[in-house]
Amino acid sequence: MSVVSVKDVAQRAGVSVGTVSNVMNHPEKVTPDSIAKVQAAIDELGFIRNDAARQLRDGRSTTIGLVVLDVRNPFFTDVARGAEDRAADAGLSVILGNSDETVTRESAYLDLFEQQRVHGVLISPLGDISDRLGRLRTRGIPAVLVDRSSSDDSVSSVSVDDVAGGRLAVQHLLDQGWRRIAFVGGPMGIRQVADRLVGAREALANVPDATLEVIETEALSVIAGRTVGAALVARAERPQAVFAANDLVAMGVLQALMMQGADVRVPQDVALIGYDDIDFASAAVVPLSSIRQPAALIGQTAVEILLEEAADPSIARRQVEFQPELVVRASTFGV
Amino acid sequence: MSVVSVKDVAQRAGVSVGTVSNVMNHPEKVTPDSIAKVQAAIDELGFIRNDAARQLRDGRSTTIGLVVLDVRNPFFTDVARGAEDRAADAGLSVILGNSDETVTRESAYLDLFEQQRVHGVLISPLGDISDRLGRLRTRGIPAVLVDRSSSDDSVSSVSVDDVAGGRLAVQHLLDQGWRRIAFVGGPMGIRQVADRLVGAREALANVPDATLEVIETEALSVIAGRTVGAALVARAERPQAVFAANDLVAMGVLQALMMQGADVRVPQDVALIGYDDIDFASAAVVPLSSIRQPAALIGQTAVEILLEEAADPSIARRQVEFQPELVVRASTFGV
DNA sequence: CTTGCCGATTGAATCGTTTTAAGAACCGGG
DNA sequence: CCCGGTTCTTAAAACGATTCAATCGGCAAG
Repeated sequence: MSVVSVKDVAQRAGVSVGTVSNVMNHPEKVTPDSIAKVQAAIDELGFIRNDAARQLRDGRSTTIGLVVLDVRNPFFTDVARGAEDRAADAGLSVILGNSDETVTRESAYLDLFEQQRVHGVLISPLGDISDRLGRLRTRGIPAVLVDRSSSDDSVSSVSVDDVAGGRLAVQHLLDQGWRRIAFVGGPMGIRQVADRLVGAREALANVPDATLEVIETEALSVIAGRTVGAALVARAERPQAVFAANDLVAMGVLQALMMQGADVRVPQDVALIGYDDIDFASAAVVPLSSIRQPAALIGQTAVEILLEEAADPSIARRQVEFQPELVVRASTFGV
Repeated sequence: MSVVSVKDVAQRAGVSVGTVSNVMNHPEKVTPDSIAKVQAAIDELGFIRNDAARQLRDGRSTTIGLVVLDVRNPFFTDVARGAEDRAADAGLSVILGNSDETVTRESAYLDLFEQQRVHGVLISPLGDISDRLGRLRTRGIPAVLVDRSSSDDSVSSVSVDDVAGGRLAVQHLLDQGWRRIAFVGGPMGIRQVADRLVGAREALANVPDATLEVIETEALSVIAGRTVGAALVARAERPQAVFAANDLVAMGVLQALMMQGADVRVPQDVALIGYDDIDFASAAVVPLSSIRQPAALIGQTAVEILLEEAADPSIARRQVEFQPELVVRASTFGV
């Protein structure tokens, strides 16, 4: 098990370690002749610098930590790709953590990132973690909230207006003539879920004879949706339209409704709209109406802000909010 | 920007840095009294140890690097979750890299992982990288191939028999009575694609009047599939059945075939089978037949082997191969 | 009261890189 | 031929956690 260090390279090239370091980090300070010798030595020995030592020296790593609620949700992988792309431009890499909607895991990842002295943290938070993020900041690690607006001005955020999204979705259902509406999603502790519900209620407020039933789920997953869908199938009186808190839940509901033996027609018997507009929504059994969010753009923008704050910690925090967009497909096409 | 180091903790607790370190790493060597004092100091100061320094000292990090072909493919995120779970049991975390089916990106991630002196590398390789992995090994970094069997015995692998999978898929299509079959997928440089095609050809060999058309794509994505699907719609003579190299491609093909105006019926006009059996396959417009692979199990097993080799580099390499499984749904239900 | 032993604690050395202050080499001008 | 002023290069000092050899203190046996 051989380990090649700058020292070995320096010896081979017949220069000092300082020069080797300069070749790699400040080539303008070094003779072309030295560059050539050092480069040759590096290639011959297959030297690859030890990042731990480098990080130790300058205090922070070249990595950005990203904590998402659910890696299985294509929305978040799209956010991650946006972030990666922008980070790569700046020579940084992204390490992806999956909190799985669990406070424990979320906290564990934040610890890990702090141990690693990451360049910054992007997080789609579960609860209120402004204290935690404040501490990170005092340690020189900036943080940006992703897919969530911040409650105070101490931290930047990149989000989408979830209340508006919820309003859009339910307004659309009402426009199509449905009155008995159900909201499916949860847990309510997740801000995005709560906000979408608020939006839904707002849309309802203008229509006296409309009702909203709230069916809370344990998670925002296909499985959770399927459970609710099965329960709906079994019921005598079903809602006319369902607004699911995200597309995974919506697809679960859809699967259960259309299952052999159930034969509930969508949208004739029950209309259905989701949220996120993931790629698979348009390919569903019945192509799914949804609320589109600019996922990759969110990731890019978050990294952008993070880099600014990392470069100048005194810069003002920013709250960026994108607007969601209604996408109508067969699952809510007029009766 | 305050930084708290072991030195600060030691001072606060009234002990030496060595004792602080022992409290964290070898508590059995330390008096309960000291543990209490040190623990108190750690909590008061909010000390979090610097991973870079720790890594520098003992030569390797507590991270496993995982390079996948495509993070947008749910199959790979499932593999990643399996790997994460098993790694977490061992106190390690997984950093996920996305090669995007690009040699450049693949190589960049391997460089990054080597710089970081990761505990080990799991990789779903693009081309032949046994040299690269051999070098990693001489540096003390074991590697395990994921979703790919190794060509030689120098590196362990966890894979699924793709030839068998291809055979299963096409055999099923033949059993249902279809004869003019098309294979859609690519690039052929990806081993999994090539192997599945080999399997397809093997199944064909027994049936004299059956034909196989190969339609190569640029990537294994929904978009690529959609392009092929659109081309098929435009054609006068269409294959009776399509075997797509993975579910993303299959779903793209499906979307295009069923698009408004196209109105090609599946499976009546064209049958369709995919590969991977991702969650969304069962929720597709027409529920998709597919070849199932034990994704999470692959990830777990790979980490398992990696840990063994990290603990004892002289241990024999292992080649684990799982068998794929046919899942029949509506998209290939007999005419 | 001394000696020997054992476990707990200490402080210095170490990992590999970057940076900085100091020194060496070289230039042209006086 | 020397001198001031550039460039380049060098050696040494960080960074922070871990480990190891050395030391300390306490206790029992002689």
